Amino acid sequence: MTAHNHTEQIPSAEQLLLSRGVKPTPQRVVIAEYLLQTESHPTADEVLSAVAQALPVALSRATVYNTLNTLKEAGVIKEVLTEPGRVRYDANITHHHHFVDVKTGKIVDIPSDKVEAIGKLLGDQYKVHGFQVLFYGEVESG
Amino acid sequence: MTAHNHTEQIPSAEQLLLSRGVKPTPQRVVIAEYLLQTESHPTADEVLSAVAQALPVALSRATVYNTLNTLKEAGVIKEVLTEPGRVRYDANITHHHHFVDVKTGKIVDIPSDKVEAIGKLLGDQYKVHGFQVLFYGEVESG
DNA sequence: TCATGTATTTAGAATAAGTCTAAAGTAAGA
DNA sequence: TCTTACTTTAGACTTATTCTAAATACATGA
Repeated sequence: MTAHNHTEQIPSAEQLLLSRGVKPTPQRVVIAEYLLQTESHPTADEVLSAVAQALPVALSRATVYNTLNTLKEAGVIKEVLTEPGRVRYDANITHHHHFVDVKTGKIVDIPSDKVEAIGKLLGDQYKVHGFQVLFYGEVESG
Repeated sequence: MTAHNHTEQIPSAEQLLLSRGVKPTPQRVVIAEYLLQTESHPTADEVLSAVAQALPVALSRATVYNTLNTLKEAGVIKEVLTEPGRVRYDANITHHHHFVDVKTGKIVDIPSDKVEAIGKLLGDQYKVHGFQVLFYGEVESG
């Protein structure tokens, strides 16, 4: 599967993988391309069904999980935990937040600067039921 | 198992369940008591092993899950998602946030007012590697 | 007290997400 | 071409959770 640069603003998945030290195999490239182009925060299963038809050969479940873990470790994608029991993936690795629409289940990205003043309104477009800040870091013991 | 009010500041689990319309069976009371008294944000499995010895009879896994779901639906506890594949529970239902110590895996509560100015330091006690705001609500379609 | 109905608990089967394993495939270099 | 190292694969396995159907407990009315 050769690259056919259909859209200009999306960086080549191949380049991205190379720049992160990940060998751009066809499977990895197609999975990365899918994640870069979607805004749907898919699960591994959703990646599998979306990408399976784009590849000439069948794609195994194990490869999807292997690739997602490889891309995650290489910093190409991030995990998003919104619901119990499922992990979603996001190729937007800029510092941003997520807004879960409880009606539709859709997850949309919220740029970091939008929430600078937490507790204040996000804008008319969003009706916030609640939010949670999840910190990762270290506590000084003592 | 009769109540023996060993600590004053913790509200009686029995009262709490009754006030939320949950029938206070021995299993539910012991599970609620455990969650109210701990700060460890335990998983279902951790609840089971911690509580099993406190009950005169054996406690089944299904009852732990049933009870946790009942308590969650009644608003007595909340789910906390910090790692893929596991759900943790928190009986602190005030609006607060969580800080995951990546060294120890411990999750500590951060009161809401601490993070009013997101992006600024949480205080010397915490070394923040990153944080994520998780919103729940609705997007205006359009 | 006894029967009855309703809710709860239980053990274990079933499901779902993800990982592991061992074999087969692929590609590059000697 | 042969070797070596890595990747992909199918399917077995694990783990967390839910489901199911039977057993138990408990309250109420006769």
